[in-house]
Amino acid sequence: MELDDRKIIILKTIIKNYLETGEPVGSRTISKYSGLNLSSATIRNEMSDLEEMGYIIQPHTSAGRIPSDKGYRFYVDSIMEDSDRKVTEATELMVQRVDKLEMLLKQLVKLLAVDTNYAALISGPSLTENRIKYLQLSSPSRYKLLLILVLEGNIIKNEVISIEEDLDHETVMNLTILINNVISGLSLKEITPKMLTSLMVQSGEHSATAKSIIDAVADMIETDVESREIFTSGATNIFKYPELTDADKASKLISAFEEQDALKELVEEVSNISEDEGGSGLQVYLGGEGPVRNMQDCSLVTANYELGDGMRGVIGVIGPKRMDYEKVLDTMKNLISQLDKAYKRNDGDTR
Amino acid sequence: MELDDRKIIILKTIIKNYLETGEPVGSRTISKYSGLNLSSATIRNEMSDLEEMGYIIQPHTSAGRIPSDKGYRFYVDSIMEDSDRKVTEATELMVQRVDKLEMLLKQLVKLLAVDTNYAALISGPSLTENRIKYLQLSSPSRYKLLLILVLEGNIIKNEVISIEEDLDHETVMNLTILINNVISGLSLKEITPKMLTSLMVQSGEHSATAKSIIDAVADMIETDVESREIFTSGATNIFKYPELTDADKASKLISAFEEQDALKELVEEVSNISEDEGGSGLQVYLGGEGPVRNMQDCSLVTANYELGDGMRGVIGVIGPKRMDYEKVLDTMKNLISQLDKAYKRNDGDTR
DNA sequence: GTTAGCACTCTGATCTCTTGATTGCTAACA
DNA sequence: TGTTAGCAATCAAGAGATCAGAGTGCTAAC
Repeated sequence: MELDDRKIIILKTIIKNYLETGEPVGSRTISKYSGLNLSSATIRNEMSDLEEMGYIIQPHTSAGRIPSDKGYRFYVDSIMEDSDRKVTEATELMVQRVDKLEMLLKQLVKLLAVDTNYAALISGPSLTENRIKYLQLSSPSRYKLLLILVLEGNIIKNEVISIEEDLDHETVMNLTILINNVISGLSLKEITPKMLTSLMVQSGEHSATAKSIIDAVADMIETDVESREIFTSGATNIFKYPELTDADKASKLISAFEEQDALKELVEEVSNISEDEGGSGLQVYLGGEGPVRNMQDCSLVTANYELGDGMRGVIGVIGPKRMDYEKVLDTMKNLISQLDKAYKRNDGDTR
Repeated sequence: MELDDRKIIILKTIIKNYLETGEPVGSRTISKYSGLNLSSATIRNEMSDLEEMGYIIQPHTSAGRIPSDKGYRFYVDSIMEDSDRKVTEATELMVQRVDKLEMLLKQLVKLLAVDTNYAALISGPSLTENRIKYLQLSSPSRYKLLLILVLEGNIIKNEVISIEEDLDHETVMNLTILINNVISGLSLKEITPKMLTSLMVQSGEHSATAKSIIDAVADMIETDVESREIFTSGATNIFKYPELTDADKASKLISAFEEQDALKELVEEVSNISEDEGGSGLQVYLGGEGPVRNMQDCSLVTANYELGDGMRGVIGVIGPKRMDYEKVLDTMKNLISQLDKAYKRNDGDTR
């Protein structure tokens, strides 16, 4: 059997209707709203075909039809028009004026959640390919050392570590220079253990301290790779969709958002997948597909953003399976391009 | 009518039973489990009295009784024994080894949520009375300045600002010294505008830059006061309590946790109140009392912690009205004392 | 290929009935 | 005077029973 134009129109009508209402769609409704001018009986015949072909499902004998996963997939991949909606001005305004990266991401994720009415997440950029500008040391109190790592894009990481000896100001300065000679200009993942051991030798009597510092820097890098921060917003939006509202599902989903662990895995997985594919990397995971396996009734839409210099991150929206995919995809495309612009405007300066 | 011993025992039995089960308690149950050896008929008479006095309520004619707010209050204030439970070893272990304040707080709040099975929150310490050790400046790229503010207790704040002129290394150093002369050793709230303007005069040709720096520092302080970070955990625990599980209530509560704004107000309010009272500042807010006014079915238990040097913060637990107050109060006392110990162990060094 | 008509199915809302828990009252008892 | 047994009354919650509405599939006619 073939999927002719008429069947496609009917399928589309069913899906659109179902996305809006969440109720199974009957033949009569389609007969009225598809624009085909066919009686409900004819539609019924076609629907019977569509069901046989696996695009739609009947929850029970006397109900209308709802899209199957195959149906959704077809819709997302083939039928959906990419409308070019206007950029909401709010987005543009917002992205312009925020300069602190963390703030920017927090606001963006909130915007995304509010715009779409689903749950949104955004991962901090991966910094492993990002170069070190310099490391700054100082001693806030005896036997303590404050490390400040400045990366390209003016991203700052700091940590206080304990050391064995009590260093005077001058020694701290010297160590700073020594270490910077080795590591500045490198990307985080270019720092090798060998490099670091050679450094230890150079630092002579302070080699123990140098080792501590090196370990801490390695740790900062490690931490970044393993657990980059994830910002979320709008988890409670799921209460707007009755099919996700029962205690069990809601609790699962919101726990996932609260605990972050699951989200980290998700981000990990998504960024791996989409690196292979290149491109904008917009991805739609339906129902239990891919990273959302244990959330049967949810779908996930993801995209990658890049802030130049290899600072890549992931944006995602989680909502009910019957989410407004068009709108979500649009909003995300929009956001990414804004992010791109905003970054290019702010950066491009190196010392 | 007087609240004699027998009535108190009965009231206590009712409340304990209700806290466990969440079901109204009938006369027959009490007759069996109160240890009073009275028939249900006698208990009924007493219950009738207790109801008249306002300590208990009958949800409907043929149901048992549940505690009224007055009953809860009485229980919390008067009846409850403070049991001295043992410190769970987990707590002790955990508190020992974490050195980064943020990590510590995150772990503590999680522990609190897991231990109690309610939603927990903990505010970062207020830093306004905390002294500045020093300010460190450096220039990560042209027309940018990185400010690092080191406070007592080795708390680090950083910010990158844009400036008008392109400063060389030496100038940055000089400015650093100049500013540190003025502000180091002061607490955040001791920095006055006057002080800062005098500084601007001293900095001569770089006064514009000095002003930017000053503004940024003021901003960092401001930000801290207005919006100190709040860590939360266990918001989804509320799904364990059927009376909070309906979409409406759950959504409200979890939104509050997600958006933080409401929590900030709450922390604000609580820390004001309890400063007046002094002491451990353990507080129980029932039902709609105090800061939880729009959560009719929830109770809030709060406490203050202090890490020396005026670094004060708030811990809180939100759960159903019928929460296990004893356990929660115990856990919180415990946590506060652990926090105190841990801090004393780690600190005490100034340079 | 399309349509009208009709019997059939299933859900969900509504109603009734029953059960069980609990009370309040009264009268008897210590 | 306080305590208790007994009993009628009340109510919520659950189990069936019933009914309307929505929708389908099939058949026969156009």
